[in-house]
Amino acid sequence: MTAEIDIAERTQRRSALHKGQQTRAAILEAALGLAAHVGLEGLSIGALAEVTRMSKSGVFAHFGSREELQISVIHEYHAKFEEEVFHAAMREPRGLPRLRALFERWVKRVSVELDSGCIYISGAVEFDDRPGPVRDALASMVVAWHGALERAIQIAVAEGHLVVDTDAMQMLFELHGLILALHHDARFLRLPGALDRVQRAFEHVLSHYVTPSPLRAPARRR
Amino acid sequence: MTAEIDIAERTQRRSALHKGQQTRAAILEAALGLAAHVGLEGLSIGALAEVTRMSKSGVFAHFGSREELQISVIHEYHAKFEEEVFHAAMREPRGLPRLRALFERWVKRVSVELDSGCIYISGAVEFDDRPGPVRDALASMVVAWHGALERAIQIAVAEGHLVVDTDAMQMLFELHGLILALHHDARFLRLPGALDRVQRAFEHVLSHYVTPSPLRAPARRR
DNA sequence: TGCAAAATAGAACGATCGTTCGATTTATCA
DNA sequence: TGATAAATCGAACGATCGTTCTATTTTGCA
Repeated sequence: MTAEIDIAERTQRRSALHKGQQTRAAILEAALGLAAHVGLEGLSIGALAEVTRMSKSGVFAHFGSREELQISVIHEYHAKFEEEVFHAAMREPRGLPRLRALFERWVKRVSVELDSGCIYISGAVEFDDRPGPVRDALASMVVAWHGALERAIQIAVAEGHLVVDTDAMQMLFELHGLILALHHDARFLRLPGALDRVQRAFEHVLSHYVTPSPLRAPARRR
Repeated sequence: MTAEIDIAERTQRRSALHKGQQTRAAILEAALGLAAHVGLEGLSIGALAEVTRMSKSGVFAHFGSREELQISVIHEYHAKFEEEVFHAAMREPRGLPRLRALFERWVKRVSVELDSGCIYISGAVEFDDRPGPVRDALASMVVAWHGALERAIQIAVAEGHLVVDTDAMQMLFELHGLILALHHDARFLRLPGALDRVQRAFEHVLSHYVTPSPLRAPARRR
C-alpha cells in the first residue's frame, strides 16, 4: 500500500522526468500489456525489446536482471490496481456501499477491461511452487490487497451493515473465490454469462453477512 | 469422460504391455509430477529425460512433439482425476450425499495430496490467451468435469434434496470459486486455515439451494 | 535361435533465452 | 557551448529449448 510513494519519488525527482525514467516507464507499460497475455514467466526481454523498438541490452540496462524486471512489473501493476480499484472505491461512503464498489471494480479489473488478465491471479498460479523474490513480491501485494478488503469488511461491521460476528477472512475467502471463478469462466472458457453470475453470487455471499433490515422484507429465502 | 477407453485399449493390447507403452506410461507418470510443479508450459523434454534417466530423443519419440506430450499429460491427468474423484464419488447414493462426496474429493485433489497442484487450474491460467490444440484439450476436459458436476446437481434436484428452481450452472460457478480460492490460499499464500474455510463456505453455498427440511430446525440464519 | 521391428541413444541443427561488454550516441548541466 | 555523465546499441557468450537425423541396442515373434 505504500509502494507508490517510492515509485513517485524516484520517477518525479526534480520536476520533470529524466530521459531514463521516461523510457523505463514506457518499457514497464509495454511489459504490463505483454505480461497480461503471456504471464510473468512468459515475459521475455527479447519480446519486450521488439515491442518497444529497442535493443535487448537497452531494455535490460533499465532493470539489471529479468527478476528485477518481473518485480518492477508487479509493483507497477499494484500501483495501477490500487488507483483504479482501491482509491476509486474509497470515495464511496464507508460500509456496505464501499464494499460493493470495491468488489465491482475488482470484477471489472479482472474481466472486462481490454488487455486484461490479472497478474495477481496468473502470478499466483505460476509462482505457487517457486520460492524467491518474485513470489515474495507478488504475495506481499496480494496480502496487502486482501488486508484492504478485510478492513473494508470490518468497517461495514462497525457501521452496522454486516452482522457483528462476521468472520472477515471467511467472507473474503468467499468473495475471492467469485473473482477467481469469474476469471476462469470469462477468460479461459469464454462463457458469456459469467458477469451476471458473479453478481448473483455476490448477493448470495452477502446474504450470509448482512444485518437483517427490519424495515424491508426479510432477505429472500428460496 | 471416454478418454480412458482409448488409453486402456492402446496400453493393454494383447494381454501384457509392450515395452514401448510401458515406458510411455512411466514417462507420463513423471511428466504428471513435473507438470504439477512447473505447469504445462514449464514442462520440458530435457528435464523429463533427466528425471526418467532417458535421452531427450528417447522421450521425444514417444510423443512426436511437445504439444502432443502436453495433450497426453492432460489426458492422463483427466483419467486419474476421473477415477479418484468422479468414479469414487459416484458410489455414494444419488443426490446430496453424492454431491458432497464429489466436492470433498475435489477439495482433496486440489489441496491435500502431495505433489498436487491441479493441472486444470494452472492450465486454465496458462492457456487462457493461447488458442490451439492444448488449450482445446484442456478446455474439453474441464467442460466434461463441469458437465458431470452439473448432472450431479440436477440429480440432487430430482431427488428433492435441492429446490426445484436451482440454477445448476450458478451453483457450479459458486462451488468452483471455492475450489479456486482454496487452491490460491493453500498453495500460493500457504494459509493454514484454508481447508476449514472451504468447508464452511461449502455449507454457505449449499444453504441457498437445499430444500428446507420441515423435520429438522430450519436452516440456521445469522 | 535368428531375424525383422521397435525402442533408445547420441550428436547436431537453428532458435531463443538472460546476460556481459565495449563502443557509440544522446542528454544534462556548469 | 563543451565537457561529463547517462542512455542506448550491437555483437557475442553459454545454456537450453524442440526437433531431426542416423546409429545402435533391445525386444518380440516365427
